[in-house]
Amino acid sequence: MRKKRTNDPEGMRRRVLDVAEATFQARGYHASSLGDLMAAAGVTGGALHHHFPTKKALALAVIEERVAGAVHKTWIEPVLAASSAREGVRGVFEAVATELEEQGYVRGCPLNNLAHELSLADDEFRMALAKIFAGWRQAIADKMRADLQSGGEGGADPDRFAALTVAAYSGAMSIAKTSQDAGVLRECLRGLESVQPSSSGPTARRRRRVLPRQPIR
Amino acid sequence: MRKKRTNDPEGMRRRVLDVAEATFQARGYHASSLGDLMAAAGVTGGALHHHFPTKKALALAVIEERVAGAVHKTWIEPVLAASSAREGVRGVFEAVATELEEQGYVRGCPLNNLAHELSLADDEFRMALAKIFAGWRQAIADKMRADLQSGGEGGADPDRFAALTVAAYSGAMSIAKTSQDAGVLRECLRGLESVQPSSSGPTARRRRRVLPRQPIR
DNA sequence: TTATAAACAGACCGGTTGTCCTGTTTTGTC
DNA sequence: GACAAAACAGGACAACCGGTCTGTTTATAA
Repeated sequence: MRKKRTNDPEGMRRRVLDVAEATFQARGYHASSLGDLMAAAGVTGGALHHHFPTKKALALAVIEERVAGAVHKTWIEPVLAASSAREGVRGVFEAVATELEEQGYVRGCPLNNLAHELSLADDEFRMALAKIFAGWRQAIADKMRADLQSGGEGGADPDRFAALTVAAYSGAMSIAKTSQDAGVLRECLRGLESVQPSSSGPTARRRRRVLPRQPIR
Repeated sequence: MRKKRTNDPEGMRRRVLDVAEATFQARGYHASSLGDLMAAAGVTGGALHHHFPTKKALALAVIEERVAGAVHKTWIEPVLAASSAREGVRGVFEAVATELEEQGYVRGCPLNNLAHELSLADDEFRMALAKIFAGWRQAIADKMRADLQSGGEGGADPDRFAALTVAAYSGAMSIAKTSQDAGVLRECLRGLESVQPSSSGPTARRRRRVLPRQPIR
């Protein structure tokens, strides 16, 4: 009886990242041992070490390849595809809330989970995570600026609204994870929706619409 | 040469909690070893084990006695003492932002830090943390209801505003911790301040107060 | 085929962790 | 003072963790 082995470096790497992403999300970085990962992924120590020399390298790959991708897929893409930034934000909040309610438990935001545990532990981790936060915020703010220019649908200051949105979502996910109840997401969304077009302050006056409204695709 | 020993159980317990609170905050639960704590607190294993049989018991004490107290001191008390809920929220945001900027680094919100790491790990942890979140939200909402009754200063729906406030603060602290920049706190505050008195939506009309205010618990 | 490097297997090791255990000292009570 | 219980000291230990190391198999190119 012979046992065949097929070298599949990309598949192996992917499987390890799959398991690591899920385990880090569910148990956190420090509480996940490489032994657990190896067992769950069906991978030997040699293979794991070949693709990821250290545990830190593995986590860094999870952050840069998986967490960033998750934020892009569940937030940036839907917001950019929506008719407006506000509408996009609304859609994501409700989609996530619905999904969480259907699956019956809340594991929290992958970005937030790792950010809390690793930001202070290692500066390389921190910077990789901060980069994702920054891209997330900027995508919303940019979309909002595009709204202002093309459609004219008024709104609050873009950077301000983007920061509040990301913070409210992150915080709401923290609360939801702790209380194991996604309802707070909907409450925060309602609050977000009643953010009025910045009235006071030295912020620039509402910009006049110059171009005709563009057809939405 | 004799070495005298004075039994001071309360002082010993307090010192351990002091160190544990600080260490959990700075490095997290799993990354803090009892050996580190013992060294930092100048406490022997026997003494530590006498007051806190397990690491979990120690963390639970930190949560219930210290984290809850911190939330009460930095949030609930100032908000209750303020002229209105909105004014109280504004004051806390700015006070924390200023404090963080002065100290030059951001360690994050103690409640949030532990909530992320421990909520999914253990149900007892989760419930203790959820209780603090709930009390925090309710204090703001109650204060807001009191504002409505006494002063009449309009505002958004109390529960909604409270949820958004807590979420925005928690999330802003996450971002601030990750980017090591407290500026986002101020941006989120500006956003929060432009939450208008819930205008649209099929939400129930402002509820008329029928009963005198109930004592909280 | 042969040479060469990548891909993988699996044992091994030093260090750490949380907990337990046995003893000693202090404190309070009669 | 006698005595029991609490408070504290400090070592011991088994389990585990992350990383390393050596060896084998597979793919690739000449």
